[in-house]
Amino acid sequence: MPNSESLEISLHSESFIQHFGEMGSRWGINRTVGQICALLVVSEAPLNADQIGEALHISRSNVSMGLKELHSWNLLRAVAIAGDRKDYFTTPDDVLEMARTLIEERRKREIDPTLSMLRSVLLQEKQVGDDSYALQKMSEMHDLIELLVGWLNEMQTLKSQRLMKLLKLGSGVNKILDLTDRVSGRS
Amino acid sequence: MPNSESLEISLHSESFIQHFGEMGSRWGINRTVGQICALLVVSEAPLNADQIGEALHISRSNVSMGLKELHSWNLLRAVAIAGDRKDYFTTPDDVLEMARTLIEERRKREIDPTLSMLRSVLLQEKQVGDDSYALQKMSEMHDLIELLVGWLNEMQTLKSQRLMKLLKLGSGVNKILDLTDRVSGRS
DNA sequence: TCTAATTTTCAGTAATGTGTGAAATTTAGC
DNA sequence: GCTAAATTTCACACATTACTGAAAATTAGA
Repeated sequence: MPNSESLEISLHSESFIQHFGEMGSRWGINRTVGQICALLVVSEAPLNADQIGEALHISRSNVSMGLKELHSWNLLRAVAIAGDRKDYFTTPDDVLEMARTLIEERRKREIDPTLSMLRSVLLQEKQVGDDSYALQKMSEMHDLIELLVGWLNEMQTLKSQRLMKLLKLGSGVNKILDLTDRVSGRS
Repeated sequence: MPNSESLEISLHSESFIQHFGEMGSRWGINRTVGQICALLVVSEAPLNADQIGEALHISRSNVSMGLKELHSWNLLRAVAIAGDRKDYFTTPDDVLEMARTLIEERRKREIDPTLSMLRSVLLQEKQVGDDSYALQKMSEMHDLIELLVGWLNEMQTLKSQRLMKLLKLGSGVNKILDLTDRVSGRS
């Protein structure tokens, strides 16, 4: 009922949150969203909007917008706390799960639109004029992106355990590819 | 000696260039840089700064800054044209090569700094106060990023042919991982 | 259904990022 | 080393994005 106690942020967490703020712009989210995300990751207990605003020294309305954005990234979990009308938030516990979500969301925002554009351009009737070189390049790009997107999707279907294994394999992939060469008889 | 003829841009290329401009901000480069890159990709012949500026309707100084930025992404190739003092530019021919460069550069800008930050935080003496949960999360994140970065590096060492093969393999990776399970006897 | 707590929206403002022209610098040929 | 072409730098103007407080909307309990 009284205002929730204000948060203690350790110096370690402070650096972490600060960094996520600075990197936010490079990651295509803004500073505030990066900081909110970082704060929720390192907070064991879910936080309400007032606590977030106080911890980051930002206005309540800014918190609201930031949470909305974070929600659109599928990185926000709301939890109810008995006897408290406020909404409490956290991020998924599993960092690998978060990373996978992040990659999927970035794919949607950064790659899919380009794939669509290339598809529609390549489907159009050929215009007059010599743009065969340009069309060739767009076609190459389209095929590569399609391949990459398909591969990313396949990776998303792998269970975490499998994915970790693949990551740890590293250049051992080379041996595996050799193996498939021998099995299938292709180069 | 006279000004080089002005460029004809096909409608297809126009869409392509426009799209790269719009996506630029999402990709962490700006509109102009995206457009210059797109223009150079679809132009068979190398272009000089004036041609670029004219094609994109931007000032000469803006072209200069854009080229500088593109250079910092390792996506620019300068070629000399006999009998012309102007510098001519193009992008690498191979789109896969460009994609690999892009991924590497984004890793440097978007992932490496975070890895460094996490390392330095985790190396610091433990502060007083209970931030063990936060440290735990940072440690998990550090390990995951390290794994991912290592894996990306391994991929960069693969020859293009090999990389394409891996991409085409898709979730066929599952079968291969099964195979290694059986061979090595691990889960 | 009413009320008070909580959250969201939005118009205005602050902050950041982008583009330009003019001036400074560099470069290649003479 | 001089000169003119070419390129880069930079201060300022312009555009976009982010943040705030106030007001509107929503929600949960009485």
